[in-house]
Amino acid sequence: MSNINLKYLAKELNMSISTVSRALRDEWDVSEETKIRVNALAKKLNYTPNPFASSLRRQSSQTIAVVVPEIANNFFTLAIDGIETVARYKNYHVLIYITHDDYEREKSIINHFQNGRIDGVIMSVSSDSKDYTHLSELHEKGVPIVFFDRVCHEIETTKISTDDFTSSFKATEHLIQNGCKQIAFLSLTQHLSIESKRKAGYLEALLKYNITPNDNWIVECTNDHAVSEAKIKTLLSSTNRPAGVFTTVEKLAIQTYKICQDLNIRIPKQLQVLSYANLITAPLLNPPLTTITQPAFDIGTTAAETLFSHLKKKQHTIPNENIVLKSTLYIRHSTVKL
Amino acid sequence: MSNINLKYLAKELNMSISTVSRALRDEWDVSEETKIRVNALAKKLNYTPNPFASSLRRQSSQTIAVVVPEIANNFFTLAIDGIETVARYKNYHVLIYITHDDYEREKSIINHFQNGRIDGVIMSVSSDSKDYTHLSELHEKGVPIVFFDRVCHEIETTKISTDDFTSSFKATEHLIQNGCKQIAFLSLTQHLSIESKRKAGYLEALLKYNITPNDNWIVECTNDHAVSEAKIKTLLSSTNRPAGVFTTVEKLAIQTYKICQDLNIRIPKQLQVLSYANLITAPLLNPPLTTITQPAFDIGTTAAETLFSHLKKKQHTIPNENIVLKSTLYIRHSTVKL
DNA sequence: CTGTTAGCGCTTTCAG
DNA sequence: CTGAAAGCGCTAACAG
Repeated sequence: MSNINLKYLAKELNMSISTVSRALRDEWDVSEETKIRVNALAKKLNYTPNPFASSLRRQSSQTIAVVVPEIANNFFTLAIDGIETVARYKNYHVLIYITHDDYEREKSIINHFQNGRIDGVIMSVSSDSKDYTHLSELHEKGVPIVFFDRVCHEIETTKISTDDFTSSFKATEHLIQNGCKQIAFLSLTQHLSIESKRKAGYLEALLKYNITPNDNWIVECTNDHAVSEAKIKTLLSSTNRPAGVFTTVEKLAIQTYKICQDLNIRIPKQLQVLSYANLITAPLLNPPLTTITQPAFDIGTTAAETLFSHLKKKQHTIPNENIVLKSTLYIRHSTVKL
Repeated sequence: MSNINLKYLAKELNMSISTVSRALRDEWDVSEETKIRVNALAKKLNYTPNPFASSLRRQSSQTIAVVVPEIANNFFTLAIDGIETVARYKNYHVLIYITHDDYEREKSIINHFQNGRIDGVIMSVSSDSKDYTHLSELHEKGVPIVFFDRVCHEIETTKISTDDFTSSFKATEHLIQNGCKQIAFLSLTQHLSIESKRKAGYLEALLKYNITPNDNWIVECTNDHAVSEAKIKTLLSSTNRPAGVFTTVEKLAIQTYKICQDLNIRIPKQLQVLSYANLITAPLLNPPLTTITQPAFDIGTTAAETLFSHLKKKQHTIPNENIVLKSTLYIRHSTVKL
């Protein structure tokens, strides 16, 4: 902790503390000459303002919180990268919190945000959360929140998401058009809006091609790896096995590949795998995993830009709007804009 | 920002501010009865202390910074997960900064840490940095630093790393013992100690088996994707091509696979790929990528535990020691402890 | 253009 | 056991 502060600078320069403060912040009502003198000394002594004194006084922290369900996942990782990039540019600091898809943990994290530590929150909600009172309480206290991907529609604020319905529809259609009509659908939970939209897109595509959905092939998995494993194994070892699998999250796609390996199912000929994923190794898998890739970095920057622009205006009512970005379908080496 | 503070609580309870403050922090010199009354009201009004007032007064922030070169990388991601887990348990907050392997950016980030915003730093240095004065300056100011993986030996503090020499040696030996003797070595830069140790392990293994290293096969890549691409392409399209490739970082392994695909080199028969990686899809690649996997999560928790234990003691001289964790060699489905 | 003053909300002596 | 008072370092009226 540096012990040179405004008081010290002021004494050295024979000025008042407030003049020094104003000079450093380049305010208009201080002469060029003093500004130069002050800045010179500040630089020489490597003065840096105490952020807590400033935050305490100004009631603002120049810090935002990013809350994500998990981090060992390229989607969230890229989003964080985007957020951090914008934050750095805008001179904000980024606190990171991981809920591990645990509702209690999410609540406890959110409750820490009521005291001004952060100026705003960018978050993707836990798949375990059915109740959003912790979020609406925070929102009502005036803490700006921007949601991304796993958004919470109950709260009136800006949500950044992707074209879940359309991308699922078109991706499913792609499988069907390539002769794969018996498609299973693996999702994580019913509670998330992205999951229900993706399911709706899938069902719509089946409908369009007059394919009757098979209830046994619509499998709702959980965050419990073992439970999902059992369900997927049952699905894939059944005699009435699907020809393709559409998974709503990367994790389930990888799990599916592993199970195929274990069960010795020859994926190339017999099983098409399609998933939402930001997986750098997707085209290297055998067969290549067809992925619906969301523009994660852009989602991050968009969320951050939205939040910062409203922090700047000190206007705590972020508009209740949905910003929808487009995903891309990656089929081996070719790319299809959705 | 909540407007209930100690003053408000004190007025409601007809007590002095200091009594309320002491009661809330459960100090010994306040009666049980008042503690109960105070806590009851605090809970009822959902009082949360202002962190800045407290930080300003106590000269401590309950916040640490994590500085990593990149985040779209499972190793760093898992390490961050480990750090966040411990931090949460210890009631600390985690600020995240990404250098993107850019020395200037790293310097500018580090310079923000001099004013008490953070109580300590956990970092992995940028591969671009040759000069460490920004770090030693921070260290001399008394800000505790713990390094992990890409450590900085010039600074006397605790460093968490893995058995780079041994793991490289044994992994290379594994290839040789499986009949792959012509092994190229792709590294990112010479400046990082982990890189030179990995190279030393590789060379030592060649030496043990009397294999003369081929200078054309020891390729130093850069963070510039295109440059690396060109170098790897040259290596692999040469008539005198290696039978195996050992890459020191995940990124280069993936790049190698992609180039093989592009060049239509049949990896299975002709090229063995071995890399340091925390890649969940490694066994799904064709052929499976043999990986040296570092215990990233544990590295994170160890770094955090080390830092917090010293913050607790308010003892700013972290011992100058190296904590070395062991990596694991993943060969298809089997695992070899190194 | 510059200085004086009054806090931001909390912790911590020091007196009772 | 409790209260009064000082002050962490900074910002923002306000007065000159």
